[in-house]
Amino acid sequence: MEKENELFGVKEIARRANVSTATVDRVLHNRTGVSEKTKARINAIIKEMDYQPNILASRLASRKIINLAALLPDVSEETDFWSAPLNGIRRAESEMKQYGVQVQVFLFDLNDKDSFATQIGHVLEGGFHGILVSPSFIEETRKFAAECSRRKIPYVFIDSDIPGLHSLSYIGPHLRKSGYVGAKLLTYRLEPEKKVLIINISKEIDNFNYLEIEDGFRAYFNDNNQPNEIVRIDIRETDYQSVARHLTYVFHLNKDIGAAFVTNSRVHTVASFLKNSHRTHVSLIGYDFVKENVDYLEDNVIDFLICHRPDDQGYRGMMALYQTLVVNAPVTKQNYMPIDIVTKENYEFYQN
Amino acid sequence: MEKENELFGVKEIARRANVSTATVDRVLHNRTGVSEKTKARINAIIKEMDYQPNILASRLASRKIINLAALLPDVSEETDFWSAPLNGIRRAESEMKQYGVQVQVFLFDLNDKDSFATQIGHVLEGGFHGILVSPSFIEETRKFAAECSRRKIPYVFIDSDIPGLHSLSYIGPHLRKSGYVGAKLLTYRLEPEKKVLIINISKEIDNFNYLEIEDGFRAYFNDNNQPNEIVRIDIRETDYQSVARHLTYVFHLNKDIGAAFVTNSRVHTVASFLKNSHRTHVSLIGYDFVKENVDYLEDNVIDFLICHRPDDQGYRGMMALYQTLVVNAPVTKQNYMPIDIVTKENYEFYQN
DNA sequence: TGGAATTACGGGCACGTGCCCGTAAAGGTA
DNA sequence: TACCTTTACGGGCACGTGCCCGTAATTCCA
Repeated sequence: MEKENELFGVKEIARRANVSTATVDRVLHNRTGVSEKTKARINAIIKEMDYQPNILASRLASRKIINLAALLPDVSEETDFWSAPLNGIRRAESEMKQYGVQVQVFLFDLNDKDSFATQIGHVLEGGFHGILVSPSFIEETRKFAAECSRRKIPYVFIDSDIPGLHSLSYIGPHLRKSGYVGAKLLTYRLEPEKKVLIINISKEIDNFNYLEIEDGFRAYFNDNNQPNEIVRIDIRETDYQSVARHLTYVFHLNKDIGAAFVTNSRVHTVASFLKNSHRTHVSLIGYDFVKENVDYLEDNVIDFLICHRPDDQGYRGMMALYQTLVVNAPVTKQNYMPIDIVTKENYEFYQN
Repeated sequence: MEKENELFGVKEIARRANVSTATVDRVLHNRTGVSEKTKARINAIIKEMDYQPNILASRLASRKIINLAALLPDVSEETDFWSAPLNGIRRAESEMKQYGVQVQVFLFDLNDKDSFATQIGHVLEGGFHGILVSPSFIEETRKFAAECSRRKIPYVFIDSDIPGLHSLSYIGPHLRKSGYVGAKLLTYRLEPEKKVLIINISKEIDNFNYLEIEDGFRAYFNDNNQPNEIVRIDIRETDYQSVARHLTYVFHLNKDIGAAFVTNSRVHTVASFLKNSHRTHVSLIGYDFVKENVDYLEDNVIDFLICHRPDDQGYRGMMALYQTLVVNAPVTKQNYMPIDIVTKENYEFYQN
């Protein structure tokens, strides 16, 4: 029931090396003031003992607070999707608080590129030790990444990735595969002569997420020789009236649409349209476990939702920073989330 | 960057109450040796300050080791399903080690009730502070639970529940709903005149999991007025030859079976039979993300696998014990896992 | 009223690490 | 040689809590 009595840690290293614990400490944190000779000797002993510092004692003794920042889209009246990652971040925060880690959240408007740039400025001025970002705007994110690299601040991306940057980790979906899964579900019982409609509703044009998803979606049709014709539409306004207008037109031009695939969480707007226009025979698939979508799932208007555990993304993103800054443990650079399939029958147990 | 300078914790309480930290400590751990008067005074201050003990310091100062036990089925040649919960348990262990928590794993043979009883004996003799159990055998588990209650040892169940016992927590699937989801997927593109076959392959008869799952499966058919006839078969031998023999007979009797549902992870045996007898047009659904099953998923013989995150079950089960014994935080009694749907297209990102 | 038993409480070390401060030794300069 | 700077290292307190041990204060009993 009692711990073994071996001498542990720094003290034991000091004893074996015939130095004081202070000297060992200097070596461990590679500070100056140790001759090369003793340094080598101590390092050898550390290696031999496979010394693992006691994080409890370390964090207790250290009076430094580690400050982390998170930069996310604000919850808007259009979607509360981003409340899920925020929850995960808060969950991580409450676990890390014990270890003297503090988290500050910065929010920006997804429909306003400037607010993103402004907040990035605030984050960079804050002197944080690590940063989590949802990189919604590519160019601004590039600048941000460059600045972080210069200052040697680790940063992680969640939800969507911008390849070619030196983020500590990416935590989010494999978008292409996600679209691929969507196509599989959509065609699973689709009649061959029916058309398929891809719908992209978004104000921002330069978001390449949609392109990746659509690419994966089409790849499934190719790989499996699906005979169905694919129609696509971009809608640049997100309000119901605009969406309904565009959809009315598309459905007028294409009488035999059997299924629709929405590339983001605005699928509930399409569901609303289908229900109002009595077209519920059309299979409908879209993204994200948000309330409006779940309501239409319950109502049999949406067939499947695809989700990528946004809550977990926030949690893991913060934990990746924690692993690096506190535990000093390695972190996997690519962290693809599961592509979850949510239906009317299993949604009540889904954990965002 | 530095922590605030307020006086924290026990010291501050002691200062306010005009006593020593030792006395505060006695109150906090409700030990004897404090007069009712000062006890009340100190408790009032604790409440007023909303005092949260520093777990780092607490675990560091305490020389007690907390011992946890886990009792699981062994990985057999029939299935490596139980390696997943074991992984989760190991993951939890490595996190808790920092806090002076040790984990010991006990394994039993799923086909041998006696081995379960024997191991339960060992676990109870071990003097553990908390126990995680996969309650595969009902009667033995009841006795075990009674003994734990007597000794005031908290225990959690994973993977399947035995209602009416006072487990600290149940972490696993809602089996009935899980069968319900299976039915939905199976019928999603099933032609109305086809029959549906339920297959239960298991040596143990008194496992009520299968009953729950089948019940949920049939409930879906009722709720949705599915016209399909349901055929069922119990197979008490688990080797391929026996299963093939039984299935040959059933398929001989019922020429128009369009879909099959296997109530556990042995779906790969059925897949093997279907492939060998050139019946791959039959839709097939079963349970669990084990290698053999994934191979047949890849091969288009199995359409969907249903999974309940066994890895996470192990992790969360251990964490529930940790929360109770170390952090002294409350734990939710019912912890239903998501009912995950795994397909050929998304399995590569599935996290067990 | 005296002594023993019991109760109520304080002092202080320990856990393993971080880090400030002091100082002996080594090296440098005139 | 005398004095100053730099280097290399040790002593020791602190972090917040657990808990042993000692002792003053109180109660008990004859």
